[in-house]
Amino acid sequence: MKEISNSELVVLQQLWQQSPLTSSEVVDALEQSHDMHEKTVKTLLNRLVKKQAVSFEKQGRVYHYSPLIAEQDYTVKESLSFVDRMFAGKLTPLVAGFAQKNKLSAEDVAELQTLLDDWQKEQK
Amino acid sequence: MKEISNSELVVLQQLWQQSPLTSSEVVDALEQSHDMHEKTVKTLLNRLVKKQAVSFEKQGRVYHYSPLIAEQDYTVKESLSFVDRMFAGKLTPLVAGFAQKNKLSAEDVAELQTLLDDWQKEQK
DNA sequence: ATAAATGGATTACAGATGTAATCTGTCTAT
DNA sequence: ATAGACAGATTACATCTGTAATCCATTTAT
Repeated sequence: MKEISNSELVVLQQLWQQSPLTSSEVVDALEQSHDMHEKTVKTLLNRLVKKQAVSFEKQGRVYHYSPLIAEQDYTVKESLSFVDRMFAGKLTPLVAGFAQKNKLSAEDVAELQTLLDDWQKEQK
Repeated sequence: MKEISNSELVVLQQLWQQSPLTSSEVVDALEQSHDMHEKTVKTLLNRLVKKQAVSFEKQGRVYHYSPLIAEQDYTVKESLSFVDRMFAGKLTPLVAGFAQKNKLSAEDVAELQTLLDDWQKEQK
């Protein structure tokens, strides 16, 4: 599947949040949240359809759009490729960067610790 | 500073690894490691200079290139913006994705735990 | 029933990107 | 000294991206 651009991702994320949506529903949401122009949103919906990232159902002359790719699948795949490119696949330096830049809350850290502890238990 | 594209990043990373380098040294390295054409590498060096990501020193008719931006600065900034776009700023789901996809080694996990433990001590 | 609004399709257009080729001025080997 | 090699500068070119505008066929409001 083709790459999804940043602005296309915004549209796709709206559909992950809720779907199916008509184009005007998507437009309304993104005019609000992202200050995007109607025409722009429609172009992006079209491109996402061409890229087979989104499908639609016709109902009369209105289309109802839904994502064709799962959020998890997409975000995880992008994460792996990002960390590959940026840190040669190593996750630690990314997390270290967050820590140094004070981007971690106590809660984040607690969550991560739980996650890692669980991981270790499973490896047993 | 302008965005650095993926293929430009490959060149920049070579200079992070070692610098200053002449263009032909960069070319040699990237022909090897990334199968990139000489002309392509030179174009990318030029673009990086225009973007003020790389500088050079003339020595005779040969230039010696060096990075102008620090690897840490760049990778951390990109990480923050990636996590913002992808996970609304939350780091945990990214790490969870790695865990689920079996991309963590016991060593990675140990490193991360140490990192997080240290973080907590500092917060005290 | 006409004009305006709406939905989707098509077209626009400048800048970024990947990937080179060509040009131009030295330097070097013969 | 001349031709070829090499360095950097400039140009090329298709595709992708962000951001819309225009076109065309309905539908709806007056």
